[in-house]
Amino acid sequence: MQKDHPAPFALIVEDHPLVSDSLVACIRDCNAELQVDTAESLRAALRTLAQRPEPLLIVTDLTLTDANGMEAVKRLRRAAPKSPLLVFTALEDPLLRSEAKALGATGYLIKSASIQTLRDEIRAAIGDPPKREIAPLAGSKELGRLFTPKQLAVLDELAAGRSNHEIAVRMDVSEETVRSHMKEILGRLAAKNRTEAVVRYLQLLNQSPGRSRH
Amino acid sequence: MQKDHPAPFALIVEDHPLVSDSLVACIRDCNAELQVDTAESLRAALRTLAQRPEPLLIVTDLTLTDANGMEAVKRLRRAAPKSPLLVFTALEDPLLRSEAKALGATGYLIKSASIQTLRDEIRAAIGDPPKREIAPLAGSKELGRLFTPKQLAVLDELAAGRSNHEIAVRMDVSEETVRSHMKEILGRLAAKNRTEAVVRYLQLLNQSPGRSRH
DNA sequence: CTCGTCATCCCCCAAATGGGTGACAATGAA
DNA sequence: TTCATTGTCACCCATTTGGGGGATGACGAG
Repeated sequence: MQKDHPAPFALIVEDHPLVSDSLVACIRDCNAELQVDTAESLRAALRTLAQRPEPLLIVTDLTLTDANGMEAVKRLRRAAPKSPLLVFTALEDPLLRSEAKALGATGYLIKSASIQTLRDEIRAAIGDPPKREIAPLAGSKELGRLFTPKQLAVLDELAAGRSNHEIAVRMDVSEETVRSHMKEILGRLAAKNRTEAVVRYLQLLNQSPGRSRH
Repeated sequence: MQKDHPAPFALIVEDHPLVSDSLVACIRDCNAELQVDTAESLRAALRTLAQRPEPLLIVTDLTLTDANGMEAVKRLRRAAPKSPLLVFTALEDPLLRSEAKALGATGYLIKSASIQTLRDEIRAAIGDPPKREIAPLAGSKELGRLFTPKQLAVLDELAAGRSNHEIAVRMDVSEETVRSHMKEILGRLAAKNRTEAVVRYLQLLNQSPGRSRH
């Protein structure tokens, strides 16, 4: 279904909004084009990964509401075996550090470290090099490349605020078909609901003129 | 740079730079003119207080490298008896809370609380609160007339693609309340679902720029 | 021909949403 | 003092949506 080349993104698993916010900022500092998703529980993180399989980076806390200690590391490692996985914790225990490493963590960051250090680690993890051609979203007139014609049609209907049923009637297909398209769209836009999807879509539209909604 | 006339300032005692950073941002959100000093240890904090006696606000962590638990509260309270003193910790223990209060803490903030909650507490502490919520954001007189401050807040969350539940957590109100606001919003925008609402809202935003989310 | 993509449709099930009605406190204007 | 507004919350109920599975045929590239 989806190409293995969706928008590059990073995933933060952290239940403290303040810390999470700062991490987002940190990652943005390292790579401005990177989308950053946040999950405030392991469960939410795994759900995100189910949709967007291979983040460029994962940063996880060790103490989450629904997972304590190394469990998060194990599960995240399993869900995204290839992504760099940074553990970010207040616990400075060297035992935990080696345990995390043994479980496949790429790095072990201490919360009390300086922001500069964090940035360095993050850069190291994502291999900072601008070598990355980060064009897929930015400056894309590539809506046509990101989506199939039918999906674009559905997106336009979506931007008109129509329900799946309405869209189905207008496009003269079954509601099930619309649902199918919608699932694909949500996946490709990395949106977890249609509201997010429509916002992203409108952003893309504004970046790449040429398409107009009737 | 202190003058003979003490510039109003806030002091953050927190050894995690990331958290500290976010707190600074939070306080700036509440009062942009406020200078914010940070100390990463109790020692550094006391040194600062020796020089600048009476901050408008002190926020301190409970677990510092050179002071664990209530010691920081005691010492800070002694060094700045008149300043509002907020304890900011990951430990959600009600016993600690009451102990802190007993020692003179003005408030006890949980790290996992929503950023909105933190801001509210900070506002309450520095008594700046009669502020018109989020209303006075440059531009958008149109939006300001169409919607109440809370509704605007919900709209911003909506534009981020968040669910009612997520919005509720972030705004620290019940989901029912968010639903209430949402119903009003749908009505005022003449939208029959949130997708339509967000599209309309974004259109309005583009007509009258000036609003941004933190 | 075979494989991948696209479009179409089907099922199930849990969660989110919308729409109604109503309540209560606080604020502020008339 | 009334009255309207705002913000908060509650309950009920039907519909919509999201997230898993599938299946089928058509089409085109290799």
